[in-house]
Order: sequence, then structure tokens, then C-alpha cells
Amino acid sequence: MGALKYAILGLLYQKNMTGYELTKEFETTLLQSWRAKHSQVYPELKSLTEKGLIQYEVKIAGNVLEKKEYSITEEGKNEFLQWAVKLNPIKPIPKDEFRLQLFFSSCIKPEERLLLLENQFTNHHNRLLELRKAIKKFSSIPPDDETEFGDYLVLLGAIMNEENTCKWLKKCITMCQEKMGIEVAAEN
Amino acid sequence: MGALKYAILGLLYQKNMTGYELTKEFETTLLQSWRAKHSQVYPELKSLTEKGLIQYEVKIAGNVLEKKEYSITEEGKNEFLQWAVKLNPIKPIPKDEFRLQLFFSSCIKPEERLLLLENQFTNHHNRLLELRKAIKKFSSIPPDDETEFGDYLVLLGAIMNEENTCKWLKKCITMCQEKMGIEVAAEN
DNA sequence: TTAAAACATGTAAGTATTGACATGTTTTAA
DNA sequence: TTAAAACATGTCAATACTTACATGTTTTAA
Repeated sequence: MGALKYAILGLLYQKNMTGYELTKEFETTLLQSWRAKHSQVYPELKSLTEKGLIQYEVKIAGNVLEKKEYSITEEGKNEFLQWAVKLNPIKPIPKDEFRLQLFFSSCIKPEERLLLLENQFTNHHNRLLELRKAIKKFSSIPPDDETEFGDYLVLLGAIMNEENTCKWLKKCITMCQEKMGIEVAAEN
Repeated sequence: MGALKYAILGLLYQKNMTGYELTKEFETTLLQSWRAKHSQVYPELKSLTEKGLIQYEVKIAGNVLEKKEYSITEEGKNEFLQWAVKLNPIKPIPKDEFRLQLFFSSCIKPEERLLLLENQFTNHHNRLLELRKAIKKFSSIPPDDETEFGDYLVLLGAIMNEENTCKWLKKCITMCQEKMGIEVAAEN
């Protein structure tokens, strides 16, 4: 997709960072929009350095440990800002193994379908609680010129998304139970 | 992710098909849960045949055109049904380039952020209208033992998802406009 | 003081996926 | 009749991504 490049440029646009710190951002703040493991981050940093979009300075931590502190170059800023305003078409609905399972669920017993749905509901509901906890760091809506504003909007979207997913799963569960009730009734 | 395998097995569990027909299913019925291009489908069919999970029969269409009609084997059915009932943990929130753009949007002008949001809203709203058109093929909720039931539940989820995305984007637009209104007011 | 956790940076092999290349047949509608 | 659209099957190169391998330092808490 090529967005990893812009995720890194964007983070370095905000603040100088090491590869380790960038990786941590992907595990925390950026979790709701983009992710990357350190094994993808380090090669990308190398490539962006070769392209002249970022640069680094070696810093010594403790006695010997070498850290590379990366910063964005003027060229990097230009490329990032160009991407930041670009109007893109929407992406196809993301692949989802659970939805695939549900699509084919007429092959399994109704009780097993119900188990699948209830398992998903529990997990999504737990994630919803986590996200609601996470948004508490904002005591009010941040000003629109602060970096926190984007963070807030994305987090809000993630919460609304989980709420909606829970609502859908509950609806599916209810529909399945009704169908199963009808069958049981028909047997009697 | 390895789910392509089960998508193909699932489709062949329902009905014998050629690679071309399978590819079309990914472009239509399976669009809301999984996708694959023909360049991925043909090699996967070859691999599944070698593993003994599916088999094919060559059919002649017209005068010379050779079609391979694939069917699922007993071994394939077993593997598919095992997957079909497996409880999986939920996947991380999918990567989304627009959300990444929004996350970093304090770097751009408020008017440009508004353009990004409005562009997304228009596109998602159009997709919503398409999905609502698609669900009309069901005059009522299909019985839970028909293949259409899974299709219905997934389509319902896709619609609710787009509705929610539109709601979130509208909310973001309103919040941005309010912030911009305050700034304009502060200038006077 | 010492062990575990966190910090720090890389590489390598394998899988998944996309987009382009490559080729030909059959059907449909102008 | 003829051109376009749909049918039909493949390969190849490049990118994206994950998991595991590989190694070492510094900090923290028991």
C-alpha cells in the first residue's frame, strides 16, 4: 500500500525519533490507523534515508549503546505534505475471516453458528471497553490545530465502529435465536 | 492469512465451479468478506488439487475451449468443516490510509481537512446506496439452513458498517466546522 | 546482586497479494 | 459480418507483511 512510508514521515514530522520509538508508536497511538513491526520499520528507515527523505544522528545511551535518532528532511516534509492533502478513493471493504465463516455458516449447526457469534461479541465488547478507557485521556475535544485532534477523531471512529459491530452481532444473535425457536416450536 | 483456501473450499462445498466462476464469486457475493484476483485463484486451485482437497474434470465448451470444473473431495470437506466451527480471536483494527491521513491532519489547513472528510463521506454514502440496493434481492430474511442466510447476515453487517462510517464522518465534519467557526469568530 | 523487563537494531525466509504480461475462444449485439 | 464484451487459464515480477532468528545493553525491582 505504501502508506508505511507516510506513517513514518508523519511521526518524524511531529518529533525526532529512533526506530524503536517509531515501532512503539505503531503499537500505541497509531494502532487504530496503521501498524508495522520493527522488522518492517528498520528496513523502511534505511530506504527512506537512501531517498533523502529522512536522516539520522547517532546518539550514545549509557556507556556504549548506539541509538539512531531520525529526523525528517525538507524533501521529506514536502512529500509528506503532498500526501497529506491528497483525495483518495475509498478502499474495498477489508477482508475478514469471521465474516467469511459467517457467510458459509449454513454448513454448520445453528448452535455452532451461535457460538461463533457470541465469541465475536465478547471479544469486540472487550475491545470497546479498552477503547473507551483510552479516550478518557482527552478531558475535552482538543483544539483542531493540535496533533491530538487527529488522534481524537480516529479514536472516536474506532469506538463508534466497535459499538456498531457489537450492535450487528447482537442483532445476528437475536435473529439466529428466533429462527432456532421457530424450529423447536415446529418440532412440537 | 490463509483464508483464501477456505473461501475456495466453501464455494466448492456449495457447488462445482471453474476458476473463472470462483473469481467472479469473489467480485460479487464474497465482496463483503474476502477477495482474490484470478492471478491468486488459479495457483491456489493448483495447490489445493495437489493436496487432494479438490479435484477437477475437463469440460469442452463450444468447439475447443477447455474448462476445468473443480469439485471438493471428502478430505476437502473435512478440512473445511473443521475451519468452519473454529473460534478465532478478533483481528486487529484494519489498516486504513484515510484514518492515517486524518490522524496527521493537524499538519494541513482546516479547510483541507474538511475536503478530505467530505470526499470520504460522498464515497461511503454512495457505497451505502449500492449495498442497500444489493440487499433488496432478499424479499424477507432467508431460513437459517439456506446458504442465503449467511450472505444476508454479512450484507446486513456491511450496510450497518457503512451507515456508521457515514455517521462518524458527519460528526467529524460538524466538529471541524464548529472549531473553524470559533476561529473565525475569534478573529473578529 | 542479580534476574527480568525494557531498550535497541538488525536480517532472513516464507507467505500473501497485486498488477502486468500473455494467449486464446465464444457469445452477443450493432 | 464483425467488433466488442465476456469467457477462460495461466505466469511473472514486485511489493507488503509476518515470524523467527540473532545479538547485545540498560534499567528496574526483588
